[in-house]
Amino acid sequence: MSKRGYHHGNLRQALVEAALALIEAKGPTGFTLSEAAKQAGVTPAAVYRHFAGRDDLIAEAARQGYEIFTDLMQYAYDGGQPSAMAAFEATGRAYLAFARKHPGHYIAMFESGISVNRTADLAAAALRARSVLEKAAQELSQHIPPEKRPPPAMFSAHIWALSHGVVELFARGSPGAQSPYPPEDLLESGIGIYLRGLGLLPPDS
Amino acid sequence: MSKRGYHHGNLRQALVEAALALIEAKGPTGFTLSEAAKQAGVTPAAVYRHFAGRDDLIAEAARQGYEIFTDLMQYAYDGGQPSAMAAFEATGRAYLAFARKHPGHYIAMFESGISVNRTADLAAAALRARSVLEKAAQELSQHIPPEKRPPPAMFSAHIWALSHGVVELFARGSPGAQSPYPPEDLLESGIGIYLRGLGLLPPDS
DNA sequence: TGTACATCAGTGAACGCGCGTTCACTGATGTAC
DNA sequence: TGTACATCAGTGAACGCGCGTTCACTGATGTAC
Repeated sequence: MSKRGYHHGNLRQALVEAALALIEAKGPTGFTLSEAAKQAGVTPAAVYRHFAGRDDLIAEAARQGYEIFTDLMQYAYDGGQPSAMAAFEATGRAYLAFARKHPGHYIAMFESGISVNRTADLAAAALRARSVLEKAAQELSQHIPPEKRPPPAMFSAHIWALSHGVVELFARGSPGAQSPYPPEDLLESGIGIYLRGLGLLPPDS
Repeated sequence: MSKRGYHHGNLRQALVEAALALIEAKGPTGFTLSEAAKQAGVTPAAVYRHFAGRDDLIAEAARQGYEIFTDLMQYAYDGGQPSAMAAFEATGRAYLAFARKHPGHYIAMFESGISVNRTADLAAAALRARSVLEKAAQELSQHIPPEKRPPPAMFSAHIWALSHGVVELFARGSPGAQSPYPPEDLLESGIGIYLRGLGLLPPDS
């Protein structure tokens, strides 16, 4: 476990951080193992002491991203409780904030093309992130009359999809290059309308 | 305009189609100009008679994708009219169907990392796609009481984002590798809840 | 405290590869007369 | 209808490049005695 006292100090983590910086700067395509090694002050071959190869490095970056992501989501949800609106708007804002503050992690997780099942560790971290959102949805859905209550997993999938779509289309590069509204406003209003449709908010608040 | 009678026949379009097949098969990263040329039965250098380079080829594939996409959206919306629910569920389904039936185009448009502004043609095609959705939202929002009516551009951005998020997270590779529900169901129920929140559907239908 | 030794993180050279792009060319096609 | 010519789509060889990965090695570190 202890990495102190090695030649480099902690090359493994330095490589992850170099990878994140490169992914952030050049996109997942522009990232190369060799350049990450150079940026960490090390020969490309040294990388193989710590990772099975290029994709494993990205997978580790993504895994660390899921850890941060999970914490942020949990924290945001807790802070908004017990109001449904506040709790889910906070998670939506946290989703956006995560994409903004940790673009390297975000790209590694969602845009790098690596499968979430590439590594057991990565799959577990992604599952944990999903669990947090589903648990939140489950708690909130207690307030919906049982007969019109959607399954919590569906509820949370809707929120996740809406957040993800807003980030991808309007907060990052490609299509909506000129976003019609600030992504935050878009997401907040969207979540508000959605929750109203669920009966979690009064019809005209 | 006429390409008939050339050595190849219509190399330009053959290259686009080879590119689409490769993007579909290997992802945007795996696509190479050289292999597209080979698949079209032509030397890599021949590509430069028709495209400025690799990225211009992808841009053209994306542009054609936006044309198809626009038509599908328009057709789906028209078919669902005048019911708000039917019209927007049809566009949602069309979005999913597009991603499924034209994965190469979809990837070129949304996952290849090329900017929508790389080419004037491409930007125009993307704008047209957006206009269709916004016009649809504008028409439907007539049915919402003016004082609680969101701007149509916001309305359509929500639908687009939700559709896009569902496709990205649950209908394609990465994170929700095992989707909790069929993407179609997820999207249909999400749009239903959203429209109910807007007052476009009765509170308990 | 001092010395001999084992470990193993990182080196450096080398590899084969396929990439995107360039260039002068060739030869089939379409056209003018 | 037949011939000479201009066009220009596609050729083929070549380029420089940086990639990911391998391998036998070296030398700093930590440990045993």
